[in-house]
Amino acid sequence: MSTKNTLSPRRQRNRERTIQTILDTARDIMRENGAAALTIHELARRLEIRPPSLYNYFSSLMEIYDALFQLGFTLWDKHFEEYIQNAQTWQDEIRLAMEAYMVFAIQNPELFQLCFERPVPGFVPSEESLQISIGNLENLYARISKVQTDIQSDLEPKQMTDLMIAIAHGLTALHMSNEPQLPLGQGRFGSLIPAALDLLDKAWSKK
Amino acid sequence: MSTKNTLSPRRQRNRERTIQTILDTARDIMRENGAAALTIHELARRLEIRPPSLYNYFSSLMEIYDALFQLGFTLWDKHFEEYIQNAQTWQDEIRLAMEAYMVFAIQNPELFQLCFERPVPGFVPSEESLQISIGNLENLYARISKVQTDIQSDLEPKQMTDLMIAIAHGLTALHMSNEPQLPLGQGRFGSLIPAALDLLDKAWSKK
DNA sequence: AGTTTATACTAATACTATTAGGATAAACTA
DNA sequence: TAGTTTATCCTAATAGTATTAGTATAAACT
Repeated sequence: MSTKNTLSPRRQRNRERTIQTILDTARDIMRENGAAALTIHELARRLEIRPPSLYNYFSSLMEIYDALFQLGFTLWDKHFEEYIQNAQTWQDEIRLAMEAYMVFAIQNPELFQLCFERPVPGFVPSEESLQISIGNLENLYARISKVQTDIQSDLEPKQMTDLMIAIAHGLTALHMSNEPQLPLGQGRFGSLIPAALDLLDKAWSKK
Repeated sequence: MSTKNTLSPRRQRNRERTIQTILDTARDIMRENGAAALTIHELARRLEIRPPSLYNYFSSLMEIYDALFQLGFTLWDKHFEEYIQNAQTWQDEIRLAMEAYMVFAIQNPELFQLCFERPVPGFVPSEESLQISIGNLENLYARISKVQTDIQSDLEPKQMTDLMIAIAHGLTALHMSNEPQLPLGQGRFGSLIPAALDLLDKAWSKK
C-alpha cells in the first residue's frame, strides 16, 4: 500500500503535485473524448508511467471520477458565489444564476457532464462527495429563494426555484450538445437566456 | 460474412426475429445499467450464445447502438403523433408536446439517453440515422410552429419553439436523473409541467 | 443426393482494470 | 555515516472487453 500520513513535507508536496497532474490530465482526456472515455491506460500513457503506478494515488478509476466529482461541485460553488455576488434585483439575481450555470458548463464541460449528466457507467459518487454536492446545491437554493419576496406567483418558492433550474439546465444541456464551443449569449440555445428571463419577468413580477 | 439478400422467407423471418431479440435484450441491459453499459459479452450471455456469433447480425457494438438510435427516433416520432393528435388550442398543443416529451423519456429511458443525452463514448450516429433524427425533429418543429399564430411574443417562432423544447428537456432531464420511476405529473420536476405552461400562457397569450 | 451457405463455434489478438510481488532510491534513524 | 524503512515505481499475471479468422454444421436450394 502507500500512505501512512507521516510523509515528509517534501514528499507530501510531491505527492500532491502528482495528484494534481493526474486530475488535470484526466480532465484533458474527458474534455477531448467525453466524460466516460477516461481510462487508466490513457492516463498512464500521457503521464509516461505504467498503469499500475496510478494505484499509488487512487485505488481505482472510479475514485478518480469521484475526486473530479468533488472538484466539480467545489468549483461550481465558488463560481456561483463569484458570479452572483453583486446582483441587485431578483431579475438580476436570476439572470446571473442562469448565466453562471451555462458559463460553468462551457468552461468545464467535462465536470458539468460528470456532475450533472452522470454519463459514466458504474460511477456512483461516494457518500462524502454526495454530501458535498447536496450541500452546495442547497446553498444555491437558499440564495435564490431569498430574493423571492419580490415575486408574485402562486407557486411554492421551492417549485419556482426548481422551475428556474430546469430552464437553466435545459438551455445549457441543449447548448452543450449542439454548440459547446460557442460562448455565453451565442448560438441557438445559448442566446435564449434573455428570452427565458423575459418569460419569468412577464409572469412573475409584481405589477 | 453473412447476408446475400436472397434469403428464404423462413430464414429471413428467423433472422429478423433474432435481430429483434438482440435489440430487445440490448434495451434491457441499457435500462438496467445505463445506456453506456451495453457490452457484446453481456448480450451474448443473456442470449446464450458466444460473443462472436453476434457479428452475424451486427458488424460492431456501435452498429447496435446505431440501430437503437434509429429505433428511438422512429418510436419518438410515432409517440408524438399519437400523443398530440387531438389538441385544440395552442396551450393544449404545447401541454401535450411537453407531456409527450417526458412520457417518452419515462417509458423508454434507455432510448431517451441514447438519442438525447449521448452518453456512449465513441458512438457517433451514422449519416442515415442522423438524417432520420433531423427529419423527425423538424416534423416536431413544424407542428409546434403551426400553432404560433395565436401567440403574442416578440420572439421569432423558431426561438419560441427552441425555448419550449429547452424547458421540456430541462424538466425531463432533471426528472429522469432524480425520480425516473415516477409517472408523469409526479415528483419534484415531473409535477412542474403545469407551472411551466402557466408561465408561457401568462407571457404569451393574446389579451 | 449433393452443393451452397447462414449461423454457430473455437482460437487468437489487442485492448481494458486491477492485484501481487519485487526493485530502487529517497528519507528517516541509530 | 551506515543501516533501515518505505514511497514509488516497475514487471508479470488475471480477468474482462471488442473484434477477426477460420472451421464445423445443418438447414435450404438445386
